[in-house]
Amino acid sequence: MSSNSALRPAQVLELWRRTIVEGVRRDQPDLSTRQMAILLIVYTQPAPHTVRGLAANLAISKPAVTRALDRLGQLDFVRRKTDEDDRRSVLVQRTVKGSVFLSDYAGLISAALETISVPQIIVPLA
Amino acid sequence: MSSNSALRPAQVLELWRRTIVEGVRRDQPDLSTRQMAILLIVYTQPAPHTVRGLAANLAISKPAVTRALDRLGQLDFVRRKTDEDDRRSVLVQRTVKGSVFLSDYAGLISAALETISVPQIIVPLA
DNA sequence: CTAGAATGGTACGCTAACGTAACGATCAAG
DNA sequence: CTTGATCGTTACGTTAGCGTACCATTCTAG
Repeated sequence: MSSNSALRPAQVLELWRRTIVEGVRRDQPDLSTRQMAILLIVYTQPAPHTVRGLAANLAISKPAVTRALDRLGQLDFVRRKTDEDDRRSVLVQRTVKGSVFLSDYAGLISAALETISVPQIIVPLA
Repeated sequence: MSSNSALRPAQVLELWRRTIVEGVRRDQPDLSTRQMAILLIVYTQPAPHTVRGLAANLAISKPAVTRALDRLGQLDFVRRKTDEDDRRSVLVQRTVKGSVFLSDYAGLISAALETISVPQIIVPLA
């Protein structure tokens, strides 16, 4: 019962453009793609999140995750907490500031979505 | 007549997560946010596109645009062409390879969109 | 012609992120 | 205990992007 597929490729790219361009314009803390990916995983996927888990999930190296967490932690978008049940592991936790940032970001996307006209009935070939 | 606003914030972020994570996993040529912004502008907005125009549009410095175009050109995603009517200006042009890349990217987004269930009638408060 | 503005690129110093390799801390098996 | 595996981090050398300042080329006014 979804009408999502009614979005043509051109419209999908338009959605992406509006969102990304607006983010650049606002001079948001410019997270790399990997940092953004990690942030989104932590906030939209069920806990717990570990360094190795994130690395495996994204098919990148552990040090890359460590560095991304350094950056995200420095922005106070996530926080590290050692797992008391296995003190080798680090649990990545959410923060208020991270939630606010992603909320705003979702608003950006939604705003872009709403300005795109969607054909509700016809799903064009191209 | 759009039902786009029926996407709740959580779903919008989920869309973003799926797309970005998939991109990272596939080890796509990892364009920075700015590079992606420029690429999308060039391909979804009407020509002509100049360095100063892009810089103004994104509120970033001209050298940043120059470097982004270096990178995009090196990937053969765009091409530079001096404007014969004003040889100071550089026109940024599209390429087949860039079109293919963005087509694939649109496919990524569309695929993510289709896996997200959309409430067609009720727009929840939260 | 010439002076000044406009355009895009280069130079420079700096910061950030990358992958590989190594490391200390911690856990699990015996 | 002790040995080996696991987890996250650090070290290192490299690459890439940033903004400011400056430059060569080109156009436009007068």
